Amino acid sequence: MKNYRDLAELIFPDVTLTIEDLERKYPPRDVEGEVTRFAPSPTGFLHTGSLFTSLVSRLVANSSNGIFYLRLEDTDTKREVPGAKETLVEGLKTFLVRPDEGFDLPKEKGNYGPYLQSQRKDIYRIVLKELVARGDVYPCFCTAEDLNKLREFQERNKMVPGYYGEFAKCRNLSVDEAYERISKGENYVLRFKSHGDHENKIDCEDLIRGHINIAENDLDVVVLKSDGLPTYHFAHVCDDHFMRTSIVIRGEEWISSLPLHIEMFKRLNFPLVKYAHLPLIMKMDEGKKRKFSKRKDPEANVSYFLENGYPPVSLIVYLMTIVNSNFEEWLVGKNVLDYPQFKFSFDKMSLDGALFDLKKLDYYSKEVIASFDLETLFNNVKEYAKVYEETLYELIVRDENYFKHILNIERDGDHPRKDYAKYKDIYPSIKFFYRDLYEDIILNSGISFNPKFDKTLIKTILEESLTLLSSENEQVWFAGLKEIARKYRFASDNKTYKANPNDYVGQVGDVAEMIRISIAGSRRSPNLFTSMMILGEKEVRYRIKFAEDNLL
RNA sequence: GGCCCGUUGGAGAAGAGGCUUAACUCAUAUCCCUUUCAAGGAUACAUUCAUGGGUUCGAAUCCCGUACGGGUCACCA
Repeated sequence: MKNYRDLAELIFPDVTLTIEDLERKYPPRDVEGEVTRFAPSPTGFLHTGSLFTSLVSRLVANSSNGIFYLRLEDTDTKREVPGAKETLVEGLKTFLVRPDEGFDLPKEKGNYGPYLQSQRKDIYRIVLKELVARGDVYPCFCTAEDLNKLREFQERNKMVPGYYGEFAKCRNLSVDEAYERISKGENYVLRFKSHGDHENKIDCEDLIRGHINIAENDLDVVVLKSDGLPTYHFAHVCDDHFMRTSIVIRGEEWISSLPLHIEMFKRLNFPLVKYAHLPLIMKMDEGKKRKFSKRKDPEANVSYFLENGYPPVSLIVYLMTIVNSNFEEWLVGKNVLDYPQFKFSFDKMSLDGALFDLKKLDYYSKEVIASFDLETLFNNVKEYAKVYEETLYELIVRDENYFKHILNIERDGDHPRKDYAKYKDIYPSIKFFYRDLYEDIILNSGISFNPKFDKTLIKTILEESLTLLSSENEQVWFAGLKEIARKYRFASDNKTYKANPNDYVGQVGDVAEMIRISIAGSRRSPNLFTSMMILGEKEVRYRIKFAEDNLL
């Protein structure tokens, strides 16, 4: 007659340490604040929703003077994507959600590691050995086919599907039989023997939702897969206990497995962690709300924002507006870049998933970009262009100083220009500053002068405006332009023109437009005078001539 | 389908029984400013809080039912 102890020895012959040893090795932390963590699985890019979760975790640690760490849950070898670990680590860094400890490259840091689950096998095995010896975990020999049959049967008979109670065949196997089958080399997994009753409701506490009433867990879930790696549920309990997490912050989709986790904590005699289940970020799709999808929504991948040239801070600031409902009110009158000073609180968090609002992101991103000083902006744009927009990068490196001047148009003063929500917006609006591109615009964009005005008149005015080029400032220049306007019977402002349109051929705006079209090849442009100053007198003369030759 | 969570304007939301003629932010619209554009300023935009019923002198706020939306039911996390 074999007993549980024998079974544990058979399964884990090499394991000599005990849970007590682990408790000693990973003692409770000496921190005053909360210990939070971000625990993604390396199955691809950094998801916008995950960034949201990690942001909250970071905020909670910050506001309590605690610790935020990164743990990688790489127990699903089938779904693991090469390079995903790096992407995740990099992603967190570029989006300014820096972990204090945990998985990192080239080397992890912290005393509660390893921070890669696949390297924590020994820990799981120690805990499991003890659980097997106690009879709390048992080997299950059911095949995928057995399980499918079971499920079909349960569905056919309208029963709750799953491996539980009378359906948990292997839970009642005698130790001798289990011992023998394992000895023979049969495949098996380890299941947790639940003591729960589905009819019983338990009260779960959630930091955001308060009390949640759910049925007790009665499923004998798999804790160790046949490949020797733990499932999420078991790894979560072990890791968050021995890594001494104080608040588990994760997506709402985990609420339904809360009773399971609570049962495991209890049976292991680990003090229960606090939980905060975050609402999911949603997306409107054909009139319906749905969870952000990797496949359908490009913006579900944070790289979307990088590729389009949103400064990472912009996304963070936008996510902050979802994080706490009072954030925006708090921000009024402050600079967006002061966002880290905001005090996070769980009870200011909404309970249902927010729709991702690109327009609002754009709004905040304009604010962010306008708040950067020129040097920062320039470096960011250059870095962005280098990776994502070759054509722009080429322009920048032609003459960095020249590009800086362009970038800096109307950024000073009380009302800085806010025309860029993302760096991708820059190229189309500034390319005319470059001669080759300018010529291409004039020749091929289909731009033309207002046909309302006589060609010789346009030419005369253009020529005459050249005399203004030496104006010392915009006021002088514009006064001069008004002079010219008046001379050719244009009203000096729109109001006078509108009052008596028949007395004039047009108004100054029309005159300015002639120049604007000539030098920018467009009816819209940044400040005309500044643009001309940047281009330089020689270039302006060249362009006026070029426009005359090609557009008149 | 079972179970859980949720439901205040186009969007994020404030609101915890009378202070709400429902705050604030984005979007949208109109106007003002203006040499174009961007920005800025002003105004408008929920007679009503998914819905039906209760409790109460009084409810967006408390209770119950219904509808709708989301999540979850794996050897995936």
